[in-house]
Amino acid sequence: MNVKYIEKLRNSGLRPTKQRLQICDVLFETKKTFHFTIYDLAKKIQKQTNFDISLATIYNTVHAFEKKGYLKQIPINTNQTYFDTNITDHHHFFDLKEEKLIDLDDCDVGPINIKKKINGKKIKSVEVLVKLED
Amino acid sequence: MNVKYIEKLRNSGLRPTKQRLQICDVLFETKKTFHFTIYDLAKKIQKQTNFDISLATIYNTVHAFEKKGYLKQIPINTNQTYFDTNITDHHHFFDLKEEKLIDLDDCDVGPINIKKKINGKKIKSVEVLVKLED
DNA sequence: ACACTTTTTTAGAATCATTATAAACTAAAA
DNA sequence: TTTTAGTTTATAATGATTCTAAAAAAGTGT
Repeated sequence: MNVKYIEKLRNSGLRPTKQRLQICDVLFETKKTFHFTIYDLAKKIQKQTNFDISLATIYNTVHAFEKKGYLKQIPINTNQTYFDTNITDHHHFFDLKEEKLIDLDDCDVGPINIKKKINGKKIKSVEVLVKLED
Repeated sequence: MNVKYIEKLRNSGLRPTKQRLQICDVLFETKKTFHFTIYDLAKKIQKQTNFDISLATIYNTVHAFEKKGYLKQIPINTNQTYFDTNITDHHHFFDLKEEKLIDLDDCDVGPINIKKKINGKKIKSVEVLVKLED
């Protein structure tokens, strides 16, 4: 059952360790994608598995996964960094009162056409953050 | 010459102190708007005036100004918080290599139409971040 | 001016997310 | 198996930001 993650990790040049497989299980073994902070993830791991993984490892792994494109960082100003298991092109609402993120599919936002060009640079991503108030 | 800032501060319920007027001078007394971190601002203040202002005061003041709408926070994931003296509706490029922000006027980005609605919430702002790579 | 209240400034301490360190461990390769 | 390179871990270090409480300044009324 973990075979797909073993493959996935190997193909990325990451050794499939017990810890990384556990983290894969918590992150990717659900129908629904979700947003999380490192702290959220640590709690979730502890709850779902009865196996403690060091915080440093969680940080390392999340960053490794992000670098490989298995996770995305959400650009937002909060004290903690938010990540998203939804790696498709999409955007976010941020409910300021609840401090909660909500997905906005690409199609929920009209097509975005960036007219300005910067010499020698190309666009890597276009991210929209919509802040919500009551 | 500082009269306009004295007014401005008073109208916001902020006492026009020597420190706040200095900070106004550094932030707003230029034709061009700019992006800055608290650290940047502290250096700029020290350079332009020969008057040291405590870091705590700079933090307080910048946050007070942001709350009053004289500054905007830029949503981006970096270890330091970025602010903008340009408070018009606009967006940003973020050059990943140089770690530098570049303004994108509202008109440089096609009109954005958010189709999804959240019950009982209204949109406060729509911000676009365009990441650039080489 | 003077006394009094409220706000502000400040140095320094505290907090807290994140990153670095270096030793113990594990997986892969020879 | 032995060796090598990559990982995990507890703990320390870092660094941005916030808190604290005392001193200073600003505003108000007399």
